[in-house]
Amino acid sequence: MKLSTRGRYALRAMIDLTQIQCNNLKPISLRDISLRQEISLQYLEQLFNKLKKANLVKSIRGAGGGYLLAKEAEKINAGDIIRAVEGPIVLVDCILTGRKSKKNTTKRCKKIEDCAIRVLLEEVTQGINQTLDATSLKDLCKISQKIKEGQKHER
Amino acid sequence: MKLSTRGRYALRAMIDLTQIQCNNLKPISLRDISLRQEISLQYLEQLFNKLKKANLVKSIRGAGGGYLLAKEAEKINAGDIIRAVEGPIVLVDCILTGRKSKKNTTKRCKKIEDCAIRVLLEEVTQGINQTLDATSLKDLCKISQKIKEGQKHER
DNA sequence: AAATAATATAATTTTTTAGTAAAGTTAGTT
DNA sequence: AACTAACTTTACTAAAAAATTATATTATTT
Repeated sequence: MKLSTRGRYALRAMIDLTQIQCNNLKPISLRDISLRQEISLQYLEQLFNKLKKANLVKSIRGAGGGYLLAKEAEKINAGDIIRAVEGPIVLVDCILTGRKSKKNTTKRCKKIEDCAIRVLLEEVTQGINQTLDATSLKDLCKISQKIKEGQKHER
Repeated sequence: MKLSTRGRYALRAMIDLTQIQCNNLKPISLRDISLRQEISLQYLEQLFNKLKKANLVKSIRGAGGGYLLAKEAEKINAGDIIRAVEGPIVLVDCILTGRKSKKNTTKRCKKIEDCAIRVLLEEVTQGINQTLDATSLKDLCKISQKIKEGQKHER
């Protein structure tokens, strides 16, 4: 039960993008993010492809081009980012595949106990999504900022 | 971010064990659980090995032997079972590897943004564990029972 | 026109997970 | 004594998921 690096990388890249962008409004190229974050360019491309489809970033092609946030950092939350690159956050697949429709007898868990387990996992899943949705990209940037400042004082 | 089958199988097997055991106090063999739950005997042995080490079940050897719950079903919770077979439930490893000790500068995340992410993931991780710890094996059996009864009425 | 950077697709490698199998030992029951 | 079932260990395979790399195309700027 780990968050894969895909999700973590996407979060990192988005925080990077937000922090660099906030001052100047020009697009940030993936090459720059790649260098700063030490994530391979091609991998970033895959991730931003998905982030774009999810409407979290917009792109500008050609020289001087790059990516911009598609909306304000307050309106993008951690859940959005993770779900964009990893798909729905669900602890067990049968949570997705219905059961909601009462007619769906075919897809019912073979083992009855499984259904009891699903009730529990649904609850956990909901909690995870709630927490992730309660934290905006802006929040993350603020935390990151604080940590940076804390480190300066340490010296 | 899925719960692996290991955890699900362990939950299923424990629910099975509890439900069969509640009446008669004689031990249940893994062979029986294996047949009912369609989980291979060897796989179950691996799981019960860990469940025993975690003090959730006790074993009786020899003919007529098998496994029993090591304590009442009220005192065993879902978190215990999952952690027993999967290890600590943590969304990202750095949550485990300290940082708590201030001297631990070597293991600090290379990317500052990561730490902001960790703050978030720590919160999510805590929530997951809390929910899982709030549900006892007994609760799961009750739910399972209800589902079974509901299915009878459907016919 | 040259350079830049997104877009698209495919291939590959690595790691993890899941599950099976074997082979034997030990303890207790019938 | 024969049988049963837990215990131990080791190995192996198969499949899936995760991560990385490669190649080529297209749009835009300078």
